Amino acid sequence: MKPSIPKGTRDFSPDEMAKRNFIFDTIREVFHRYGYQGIETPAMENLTTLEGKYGDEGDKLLFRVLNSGPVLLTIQSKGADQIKRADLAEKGLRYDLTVPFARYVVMHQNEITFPFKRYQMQPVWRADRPQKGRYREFYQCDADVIGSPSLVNEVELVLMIHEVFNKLGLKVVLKMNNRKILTGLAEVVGEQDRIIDITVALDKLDKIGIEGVNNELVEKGITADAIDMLQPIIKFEGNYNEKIDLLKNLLMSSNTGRKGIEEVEEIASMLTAGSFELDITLARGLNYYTGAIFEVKADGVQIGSVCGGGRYDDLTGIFGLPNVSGVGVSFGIDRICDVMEELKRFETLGIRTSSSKVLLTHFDKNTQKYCMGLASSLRAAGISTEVYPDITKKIVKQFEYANKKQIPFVVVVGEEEMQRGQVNLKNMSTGEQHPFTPEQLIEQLV
RNA sequence: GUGGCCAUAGCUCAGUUGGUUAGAGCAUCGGUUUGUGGUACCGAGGGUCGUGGGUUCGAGCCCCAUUGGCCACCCCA
Repeated sequence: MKPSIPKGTRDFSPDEMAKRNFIFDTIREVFHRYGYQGIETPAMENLTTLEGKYGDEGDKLLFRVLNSGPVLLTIQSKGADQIKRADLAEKGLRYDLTVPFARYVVMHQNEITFPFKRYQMQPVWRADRPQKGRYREFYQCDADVIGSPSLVNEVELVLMIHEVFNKLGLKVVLKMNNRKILTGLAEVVGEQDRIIDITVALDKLDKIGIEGVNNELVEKGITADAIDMLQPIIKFEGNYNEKIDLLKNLLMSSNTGRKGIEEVEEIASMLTAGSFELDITLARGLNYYTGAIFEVKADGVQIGSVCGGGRYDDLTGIFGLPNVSGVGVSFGIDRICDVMEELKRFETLGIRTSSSKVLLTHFDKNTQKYCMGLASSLRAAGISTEVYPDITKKIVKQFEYANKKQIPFVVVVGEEEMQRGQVNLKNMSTGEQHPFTPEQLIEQLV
């Protein structure tokens, strides 16, 4: 049979791993420096944990894990009309890291010191149709703080986002909005029940333009009056202050809306100019956001967002721990990797596959044994060392191996060198070769 | 879930209006005499042209179906 892997999944070669690990390391370092602690949760969660958290669309995209055991027999014996969903599957692969985190917080509430700042970098799975920048298995790197309503957290997350992308050498646009502003808008135009339809339509402004948005609003059954009232927002062009003024004016009658504007202003007051762009058309689909929402897009590459997040006031409520506010971000490292690849950032940053520093070559059992001893002392000195594992008279093979793996140094150990107590060290890039005692060799390679 | 494009060697692709043994580059392996790689030269292996059916004297090329991949919508990281 010919080998294959499931749709939307990927293998990562050593070369790709070097690049991905560079991104993971960069993000993890920033998370640590802001006081976030790492946790992990299982790949599978109970479906009761996952279902209903991501909207109807999200539920469809959940990977369900078929119950083990003779599932089909159980079902056959029950008869078609008696079958429940739980008979087929009661577990699912995690869809994101936020909901499992909420579950974790509730289960471990007695061990946790609040506010709890945690990060998590693990794969998630979605039964989506793959395309550019979209995979069925991909990694998210989340940082969330739960149990603190302070907007300082939002501010720090914004700072972290900028630090990460600076270190990765990527230019990005960080867009921010506030769910309360969107709620206010819906209230003001008298369509508070249709907030999701309205925001989803607004969100597409970039893609389909003003007419497209208006058409979609009509299709969704939003009243003409409401659509008229939304026009100043949709058509708005101006700077940050003008945008705030417009919103204050429009949302005067909405408590929630006014609160949203206040939050944006408070966050802005703690940040420097240019830290974010206030974008009222930014909606973000996940329906658990309640306050600030943000999304990061890479400059110059069309691939959707590379990072997103926001505040959710009651995510743990459904698991029995109400009134705990949280806020977090999620970095999509697969897309970040795609963007960096497309912009050739890895070359600029000089990311290369890590390889051994030195290969020890030999001619027979005896010299190979000597190499094993030599390797021990080199490794003890912290030098990554390989001994060619097979015995061959053809030293060419061993050199080719070093060359292909880009090992920068080769040591040649023959009977003669062994006797003399000196081995030849060859620099593979210059071609130079000199004899050294084992002690000198360590000095040369450290 | 809806729509578009594609499918030839391990990889990237050629393959002329359907016509005889389907090609190239790269990669792989071997060689250019005995303990020195990456650049040169010579040579070898490797493809039932995704799969199944049809049209035809004849199909890699045309038609239908099927599977897989890519892309867009939807949604999102």
